[in-house]
Amino acid sequence: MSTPPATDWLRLDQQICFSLNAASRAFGGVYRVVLKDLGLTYPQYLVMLVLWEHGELPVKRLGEHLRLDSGTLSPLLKRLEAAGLVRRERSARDERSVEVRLTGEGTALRERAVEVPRRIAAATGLDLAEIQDLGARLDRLTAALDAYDTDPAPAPS
Amino acid sequence: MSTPPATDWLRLDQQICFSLNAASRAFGGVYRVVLKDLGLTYPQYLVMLVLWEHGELPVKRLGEHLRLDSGTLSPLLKRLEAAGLVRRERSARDERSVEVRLTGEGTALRERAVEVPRRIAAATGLDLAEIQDLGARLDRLTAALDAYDTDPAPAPS
DNA sequence: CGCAATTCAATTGCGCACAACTAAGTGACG
DNA sequence: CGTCACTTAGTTGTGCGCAATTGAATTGCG
Repeated sequence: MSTPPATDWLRLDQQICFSLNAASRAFGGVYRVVLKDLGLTYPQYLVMLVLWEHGELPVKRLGEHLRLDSGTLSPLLKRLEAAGLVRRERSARDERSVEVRLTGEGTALRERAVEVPRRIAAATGLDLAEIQDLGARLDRLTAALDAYDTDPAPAPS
Repeated sequence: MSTPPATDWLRLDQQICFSLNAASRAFGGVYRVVLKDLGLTYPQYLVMLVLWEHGELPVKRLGEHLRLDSGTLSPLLKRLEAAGLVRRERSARDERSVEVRLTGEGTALRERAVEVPRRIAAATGLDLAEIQDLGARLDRLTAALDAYDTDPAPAPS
């Protein structure tokens, strides 16, 4: 055999995706601690980031930025609305669309969120260049995986 | 000002953790496709990997390998048991512990799983060295994040 | 105009992740 | 021996992620 035994592959496999999965969940743990003061979960924080950056926008656009669909966003946005951070209202010009916009309280929360990134960066133990490099690699990986998602059977050997 | 405006930090922040989160979910999509034939979800597949490698072991040990607790594993293992892949039985020597072991069917499934890693590796578009390097970086990141989790204010310089 | 295809948000159902709690078993120590 | 601290699984409740479906609104096309 030119290839190593299957056992090695099964173990290697775990290293790739499992490492990613574990890192993602470890981040979740840190964010849970850091965001506790703000009363946000990590996905809610991501939504707020997009809104702080882009202002009001429909659910669809929000989902495009975050790679999430309405099945995830609808209940999440309801919780943000219940917390008084956003308002949701049907667009006048297109009644299918729902515009999400920050309340005064939601806008104000940004002031308390600005310190979050520094605390997270500190927790990673990485410097800026490493973070950016890792991010770039991961983005390329995501693009490759998404491409495969829609093209599940490339020609085998 | 020696530091850039807060806006930049908020955007950078999104790049680190969001890239990781997105990559993790993109992996989920690929695994969902690849594992469909086996009737496994990705977390269930991870459990099977551990069992294939280590044989029978208690829920506690399983959780240590996978970084998961009983709140996640108990229902997951029930589903694997309902699918006929594992059996769960109280340890005779320590009645607190529940031993998880593969059934014949669970053991047999390994034969059909050996091709999974190659298909996943193909989907990443990365070669072996890149995969290993990325995995190592992520493992270091996870270790740093876990350390921060239990020690939220490490002494700075 | 009238009808079909499409778009958009919401809902439903299922599974995972995690905190908090419960319950049962074990072991050490007085 | 009895009690008390600890360990181990399981359960409950909340929230995320995604597939599939529903229902309303819009667009395109004859």
